[in-house]
Amino acid sequence: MPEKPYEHIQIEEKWSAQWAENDLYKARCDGSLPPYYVLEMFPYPSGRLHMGHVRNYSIGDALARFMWMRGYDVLHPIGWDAFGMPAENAAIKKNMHPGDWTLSNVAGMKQQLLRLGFSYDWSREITTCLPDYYRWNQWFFLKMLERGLAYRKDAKVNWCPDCATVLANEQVEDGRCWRCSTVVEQRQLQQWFLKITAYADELLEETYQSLEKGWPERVLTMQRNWIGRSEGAEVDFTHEGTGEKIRVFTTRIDTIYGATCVILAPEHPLVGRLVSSEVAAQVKAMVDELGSKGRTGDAEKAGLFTGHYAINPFSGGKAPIWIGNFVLMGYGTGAIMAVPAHDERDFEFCKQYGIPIRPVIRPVDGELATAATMKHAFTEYGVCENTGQWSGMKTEEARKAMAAHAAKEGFGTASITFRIKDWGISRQRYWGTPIPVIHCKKCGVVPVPYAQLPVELPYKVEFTGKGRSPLANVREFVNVACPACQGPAQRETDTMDTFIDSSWYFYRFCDPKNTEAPFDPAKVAPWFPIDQYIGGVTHAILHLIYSRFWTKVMRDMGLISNSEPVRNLFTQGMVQLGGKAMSKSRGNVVDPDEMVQKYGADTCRLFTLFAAPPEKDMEWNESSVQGQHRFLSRVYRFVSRNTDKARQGGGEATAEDRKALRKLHQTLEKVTADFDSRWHFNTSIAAMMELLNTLEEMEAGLSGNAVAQILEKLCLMLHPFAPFLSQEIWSVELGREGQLIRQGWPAHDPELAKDEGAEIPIQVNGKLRSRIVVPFGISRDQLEQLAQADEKVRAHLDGKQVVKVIIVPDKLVNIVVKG
RNA sequence: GGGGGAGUGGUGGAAUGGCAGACACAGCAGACUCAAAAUCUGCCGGCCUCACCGGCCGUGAGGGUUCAAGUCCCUCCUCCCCCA
Repeated sequence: MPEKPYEHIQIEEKWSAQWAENDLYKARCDGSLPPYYVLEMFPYPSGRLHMGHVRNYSIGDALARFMWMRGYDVLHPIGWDAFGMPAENAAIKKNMHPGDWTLSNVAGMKQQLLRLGFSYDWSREITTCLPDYYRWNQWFFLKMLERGLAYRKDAKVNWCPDCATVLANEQVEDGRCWRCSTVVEQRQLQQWFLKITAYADELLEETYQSLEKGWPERVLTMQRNWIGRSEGAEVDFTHEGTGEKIRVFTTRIDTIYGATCVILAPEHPLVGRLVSSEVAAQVKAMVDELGSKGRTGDAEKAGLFTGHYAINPFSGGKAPIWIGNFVLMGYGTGAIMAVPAHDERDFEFCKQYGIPIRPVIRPVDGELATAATMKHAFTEYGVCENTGQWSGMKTEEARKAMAAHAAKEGFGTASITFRIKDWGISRQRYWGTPIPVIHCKKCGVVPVPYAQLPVELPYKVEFTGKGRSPLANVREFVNVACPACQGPAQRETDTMDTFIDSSWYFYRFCDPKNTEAPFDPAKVAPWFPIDQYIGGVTHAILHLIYSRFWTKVMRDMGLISNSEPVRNLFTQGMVQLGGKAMSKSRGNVVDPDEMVQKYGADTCRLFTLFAAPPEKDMEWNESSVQGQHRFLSRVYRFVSRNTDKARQGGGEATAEDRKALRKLHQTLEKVTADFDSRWHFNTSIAAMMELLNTLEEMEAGLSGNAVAQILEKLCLMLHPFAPFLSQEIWSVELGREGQLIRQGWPAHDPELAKDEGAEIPIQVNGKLRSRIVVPFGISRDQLEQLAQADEKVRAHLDGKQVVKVIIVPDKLVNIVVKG
């Protein structure tokens, strides 16, 4: 039969239509097969898929298909992380309702995913902006409120005075409003928080336990740093005038004799009482600048002297009280003692403002530095000096002893502090889950009764881009009877952070239609923890800590029994063009649709897997994409040329058979090993290319039997990477029944895979001089003799004395000579 | 400043102490073609020699361990990410 041209559009459109219609990728959930949950981070429906999605989902899809073929019941769901700010921006800019905008994006992107042939169980699709999903956010919120895990307190928001609106952090650019460039202020608002700090210890501990094996080390490191546990002490300094206590947190109580001032965070409660009104304005400016700049990084250190002094409880000395922009209210006690001699930041600050430096720790084998000559802080451990009764004590001991002393005397305590703060979830926006509480003048904050959930977002809302929250202007929404006293009351108009939606969505996938509960625990249990979660490293901290927290809360509520949501995490690299991440603003995006049309989905998927190992960033390169198309086209033409021969079968076994089958089984071994280890699919695909090169070379001499075997196994192992083409070959060319994901993954035959003999490189003094082919397993002596007898080797041994011969059987010979 | 990762041909990459550059892209030469595309064949790290055989150098720089180092150890440089 003559070969056929590879018509990717016709092939792919045919199969994607079939796959969309039936239940092929539905998880069975009947316990007949071992369960395997593979999940890619669900997308935000921004409008169109981008190449990052294609890469992420190609990795997940390859794994899912492989696991099906391995005989697992695979749960491979998808949904939409559908709340978020871009929808509101679109509403303001294009005068489109955020809901309509979002749902039309969802519809479009779903078509793209179907066209790409990803193996999702669409019966479990969830969309977080729909009430049947977000009502359970509200339900969880109320449960957390009952458990004391949700609470209200004052917190800062970014406020643009010109637009008269609250800005999200990403709407603040260089401390200015993204739309009108007005300098952003900080305002205090009552906001809701979730007590993630209650789980700080466990969140940290598990990074050393159950997550150690299955998560990338760098993600664990980032999380540990983010949680930021530090052991230290709290100590009370005393305000000189009033005798009021000022509690400071320090990790180095052993340096307290070197404290030359006390520095308060600008938001510290004492500040208002200590400073005059004119200094207060400067403090406010500091807070505003901090709020906007502090997030982007290096704000210059700035300080203000309050004119007040505090007494050091250890030394009895007097220390000036300052206000400093680098002291954080949210960390420790919001006040520090500055020890310039032994802390780099304090050193810088004190130098800047002429505050004295007093060294009190000397190196173990050195002298105490003098203030005048110090160029840097001495931050290492050492020995205490000029520190009263602790003089001469080692730092490590002094820390414990002094903390104990402070506790005994009642002016301090040993203390553990975390960097992680409680999760502020209030957003002054429309497009999010309404927080289900009602504010009543008489009864205070009243939770919405469970029976009244969901609190639905009203559809008719005006988007002016002004004011505290668009919901605040919707009277029908805001005005409501108090559930407790039936009197007039107002609904909360803030909505929840969208990270809430993604904190538990993977549980909902197990029971997506449940109207009685977020999910049935019995349906969730078999699938958790998730066997494999795949996504970008950009979510290494927020999403992946919040969802770990949520899991622990649900466990403590008795809904689940696992303590962690994800057993194995894989973080794939970015897709770049011109060395930069693709982004609209850079104008370097490549549209997947265009590529699918031009080269086909299989080609695109194959390219994203071939261009680099999946954990590394990869560069988009269209001519290399063409190379993948060329490969698939060669596969198809090879198959179609040989289909008849394969169907006939028979024929005498030939020398070419032997070689081709050997390569076939070596390739099977390689591809399987890649799945079982590092997922370096780039080398799996390279191996299949090598196989095709060999097959084309041997083509004329292959028997019908060999061809039949080869085509079948090649088709099976190609399937996780190029599902359309392989299915086409299976069904049409080979005329076989059924879908490939229902076929078993082909095992390699070690006997057939074995090389004829070992090719042994022979080195002289570590330099390659010759190669010989020998039978496997020959003795060391024989090998040495053969090596020494080799003509090319002899030329290099001539006139020299053999000192030593290194023999690695079946591997290598190295002859060491002298002279 | 601290923590993490990386640095290999023109390019993406391969090689987990044992033959550096698999596989592919680009390039060059040829076949087919009126021509082009597609396809196929050959060459493709540098230098020396060059008809052939061959030799020397080469994985950011320098040192070390080893019979053997891209790979392990030390020092340094550059880039990226995270945290300050």
